[in-house]
Amino acid sequence: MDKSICPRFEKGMGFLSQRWTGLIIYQLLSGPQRFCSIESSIGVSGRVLSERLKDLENEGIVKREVFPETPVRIEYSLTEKGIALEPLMQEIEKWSQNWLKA
Amino acid sequence: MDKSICPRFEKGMGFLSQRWTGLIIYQLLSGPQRFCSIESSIGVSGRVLSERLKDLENEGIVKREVFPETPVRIEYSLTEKGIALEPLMQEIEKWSQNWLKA
DNA sequence: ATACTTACTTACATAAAGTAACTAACTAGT
DNA sequence: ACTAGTTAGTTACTTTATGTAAGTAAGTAT
Repeated sequence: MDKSICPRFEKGMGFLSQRWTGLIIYQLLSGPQRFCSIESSIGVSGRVLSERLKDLENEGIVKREVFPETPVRIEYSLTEKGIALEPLMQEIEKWSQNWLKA
Repeated sequence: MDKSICPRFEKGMGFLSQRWTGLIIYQLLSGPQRFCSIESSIGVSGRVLSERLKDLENEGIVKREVFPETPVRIEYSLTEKGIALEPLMQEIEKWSQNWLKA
């Protein structure tokens, strides 16, 4: 093992290559959303979604806000660091449009 | 489950969110490479690398060439479809540089 | 007290990835 | 001929990640 890859790139890729993380971020780019809404829109299980949102929050990519309504509403949204991923998502979109069959 | 996400985007993200796939492609962007070279540069196990290269070949992203030298040399390189992922990789690089600590 | 909501968590089952030994095909050396 | 060395994998087995479905917590309404 003589790694020649930039460790920062490796870390960045590490996020994206975790299952569901990319789709969660993509989904949040269209605005703040609640747990059950993300869950149903991308088809991730609650167990993993909960895990991912915690990780993303710890990394400062996602923000969690509690609204003490009834029943309680909890919204997840992107921080500045998360929004900065938009150009990357657009590149994925472009490549997918150009090279993948529907 | 009422998915609202573009199925092509979902498929594209599906590749990238497979562990190692992104790093393999990134590594091949610097030129054709052989099995053991990819293995050691990114630290993936032979078992998974073999699996990924087969998938990528089936998807038309990677090309496999056999040179009957001694000992045999087998080179993996990107197809046009694979090279088209370069701008995407650059975006990951940019974001990682700007938002991740070394 | 019971039922209903959202946002989780827990226990258990299945799938994916890591590890290390092994094989195939070939050559080189003794 | 026999042993060893090379690359490119594969196989069997272990560990980790994810899926599934039931359960919990906090609140309101009936």
